[in-house]
Amino acid sequence: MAEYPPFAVTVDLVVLTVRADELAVLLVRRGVPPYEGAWALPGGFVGADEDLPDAAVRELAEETGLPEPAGHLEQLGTYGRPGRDPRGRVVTVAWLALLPDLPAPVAGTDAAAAEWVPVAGLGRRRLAFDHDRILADGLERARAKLEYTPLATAFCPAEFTVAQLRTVYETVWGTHLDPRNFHRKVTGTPGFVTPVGRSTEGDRGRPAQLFRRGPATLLHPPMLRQQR
Amino acid sequence: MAEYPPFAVTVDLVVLTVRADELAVLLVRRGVPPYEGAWALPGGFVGADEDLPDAAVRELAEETGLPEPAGHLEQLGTYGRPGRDPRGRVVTVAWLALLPDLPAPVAGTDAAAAEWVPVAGLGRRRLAFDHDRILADGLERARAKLEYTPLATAFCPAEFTVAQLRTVYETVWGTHLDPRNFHRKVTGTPGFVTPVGRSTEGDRGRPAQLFRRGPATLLHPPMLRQQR
DNA sequence: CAAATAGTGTCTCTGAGACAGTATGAG
DNA sequence: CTCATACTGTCTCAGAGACACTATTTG
Repeated sequence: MAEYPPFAVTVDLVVLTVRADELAVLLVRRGVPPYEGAWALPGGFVGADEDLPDAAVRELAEETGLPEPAGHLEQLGTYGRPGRDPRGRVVTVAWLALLPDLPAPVAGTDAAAAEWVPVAGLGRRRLAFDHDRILADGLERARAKLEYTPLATAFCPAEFTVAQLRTVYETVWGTHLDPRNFHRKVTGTPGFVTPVGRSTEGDRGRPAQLFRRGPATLLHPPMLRQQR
Repeated sequence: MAEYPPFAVTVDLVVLTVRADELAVLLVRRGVPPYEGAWALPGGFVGADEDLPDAAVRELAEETGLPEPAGHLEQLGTYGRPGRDPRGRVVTVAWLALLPDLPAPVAGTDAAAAEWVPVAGLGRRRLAFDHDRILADGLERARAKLEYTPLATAFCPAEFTVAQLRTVYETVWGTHLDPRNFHRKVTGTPGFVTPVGRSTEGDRGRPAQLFRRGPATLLHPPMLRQQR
């Protein structure tokens, strides 16, 4: 192995949630160089004998403070441009996590702070390394996957109403969906959601049925993004 | 950097083409240990100062013998399970390439032979490392992407007929599509294909119009896989 | 009661699939 | 001419979008 160039390998996480009707990403303020003081995606080095998904799960647990992530985690892509990290040749495997709204995040070992930042308000705030690019790729992936998978349920608690699920779509896509057609579509797509049998109580208006995520992994037909 | 575990980083390629009405993958027979003599995906180590896409393009050119790949190349995923390579801790970034039918491939530096192998005939032939898994992921990605992108054109030469394009879909999906509805769909989807203005000559039957790949990157509405 | 939210019914239009029919070449 | 392939027209049915209407709660 000595004849091959040595790399360091990290994992970085694009952790998204929907809170207060806004799509938010988990960012940390770096407490150590390089880019000390800058905002970045949470992440860290992969252990010498650690598999890549395990490293992603470990970092996610460290940053959110939760042992068991209830949402969804998938590989997003790998970024390894020479010079992307001033410390040397570092290749990072980026992951996309979709979580229901959680308690306040916990600062990890190398982070001075961690917080949920609304994506809409990011504006021109620049992130460390090439994390702007990684975040953009993660957002695009998340928006696209809501169309043809039931992943919107990953943003919801275990039991949710159709209106909650609709809010997720509207928030992530930034569109408005007709509540009546949405209801018919969601309840009519086989395996998307399964009724729990109970309803909400105490809210204004008619109580809503509670649902859990269904067994489907792909939506046929897909949810449509464009209100043509 | 000394405090972080050192990795080697490779690229591996799932190169697919359609030839003789079969979906085929480019495999090499390994000429050096480990797995000497076994079939594997083409690939190799990333250079010390080389970007990941550049490494993929370089390996593709080395294996196919062609300087400019006319098809499509995208990142597929990264695989880094400890123990996947007996030489040490090796993380591989896998790429998916879709190419038109090419002249016979050329054996690369570390390969004793390279050839197109029909995917249907692979059966239980086991590949080196975790390349079975990578190949399966690549096939699934390719099949899925034909639905909602114009990538089927990457399997065709620069100018092609609607029937050639239909053969690509039928070969990759293993289904039969109605030629008349397919024609209407392809020519009616904006940006999928653009007419060249010329026709084929010398074949049996009525000459067919020639088309080039159109400007669209996403198909709205998508091609449908299931003949329900 | 009014207001608010949940859920249903129904109409129209688009597009997929089935398939008859027409166009244009080779032999 | 026949045969083969390219292409067009038309019918039917499923599903998306628009939106009127009914149902069930709180205040």
